Amino acid sequence: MKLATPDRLAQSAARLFQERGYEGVGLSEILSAAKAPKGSLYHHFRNGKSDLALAAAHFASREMLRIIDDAFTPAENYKDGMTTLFHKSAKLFDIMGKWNGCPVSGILLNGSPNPMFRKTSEMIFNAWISRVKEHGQRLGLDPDEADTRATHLFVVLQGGWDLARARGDSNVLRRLPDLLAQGL
Amino acid sequence: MKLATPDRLAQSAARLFQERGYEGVGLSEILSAAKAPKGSLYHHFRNGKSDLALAAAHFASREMLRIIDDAFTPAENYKDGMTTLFHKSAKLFDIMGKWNGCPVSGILLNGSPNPMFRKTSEMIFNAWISRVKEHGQRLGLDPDEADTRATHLFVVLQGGWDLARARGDSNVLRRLPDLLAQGL
DNA sequence: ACACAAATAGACCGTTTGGTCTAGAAGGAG
DNA sequence: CTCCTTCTAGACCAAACGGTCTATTTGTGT
Repeated sequence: MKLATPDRLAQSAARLFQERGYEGVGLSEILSAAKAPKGSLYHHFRNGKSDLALAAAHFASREMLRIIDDAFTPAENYKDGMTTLFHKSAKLFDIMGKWNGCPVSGILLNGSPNPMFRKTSEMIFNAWISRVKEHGQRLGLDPDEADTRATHLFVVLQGGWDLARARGDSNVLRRLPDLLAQGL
Repeated sequence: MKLATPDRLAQSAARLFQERGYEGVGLSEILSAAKAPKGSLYHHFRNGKSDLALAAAHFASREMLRIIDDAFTPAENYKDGMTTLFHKSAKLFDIMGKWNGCPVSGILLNGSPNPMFRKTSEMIFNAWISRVKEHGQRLGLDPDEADTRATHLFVVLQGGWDLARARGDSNVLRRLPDLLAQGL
């Protein structure tokens, strides 16, 4: 099925920003990847590249939430869900050519001090953490511990992805859940 | 004291890359920050921006190694050193205007698939981890545990910094060492 | 004082950037 | 059919990009 133009643009932008960051990708490249002319971009995204970046970040966020749900929904306890999440992430890392990063931090880390970028990345990261927290509570953790564990998980996944990227090797990601499981 | 031109260039580049990433900063900006003309840049760094980026990453790495040593050398045990390191990082985060990132990942995360960038970031990250590992062993951890703990610390610090950045708040960093201390 | 390398200085170049603007195609409502 | 809005199409632009090149100044050994 063929996506509508705005979605095609957001998806292509997300993929390219993951590879080389917000400032590292030109509009022309995104346009040709999405097979859309410049007129369409500025019709659907009034503020051009920056609006497109926000849409791309939201697109990637939805994908991440889906991965979280896929890992935790069939799990019998928090530790299992967490372990599955890290293994799914490692697999994703390999599929993506061992080179891509999180598009959300790819936008956050680069964009000039654009306050909208910062606010959006905060929102998205918090959404990921509270989704993990919900799963944790559903699996029997009390609210405080679920929150702590979810934050810890986020932080380790984010940092672990960077290390995997630098090493070009997803094995770090697979070894991390054991560290997080202490006390469960 | 006034630094030599190559050092001044590397330092200015590191600071600017921390703010907006490799692709986000133009040569002209680095040049005017370092008060050096273009001729000097290409005299000292034959391959221009990319060579400068490597020098900037090494400069920042040395700074990070110093912070690690400052935190662990006076510590009486691993947990204390770790806690101090996170508090020092939080302080640094606040001083830097709650907006800067790690220049090493700022180069890694953006640069076009430059293999030299990847290799260098891997080297630098590994150097940080093994420095923490050495301190851990000196403070009584056995080699295997020291290695695991050091990797865990790195990953949490890296991810925690990103979260602090998104939130514009260093408090996450201060709360993280408690999570890492489990089992010590 | 001289010679020679090291370093500074910045004009200049082709390319690419994000963004604007006008023209026309597509498609539904009357 | 006509009318009108939505969307596509891409030529065009000033500004900024990284990089090259030639002069000139600075520093040092003799």
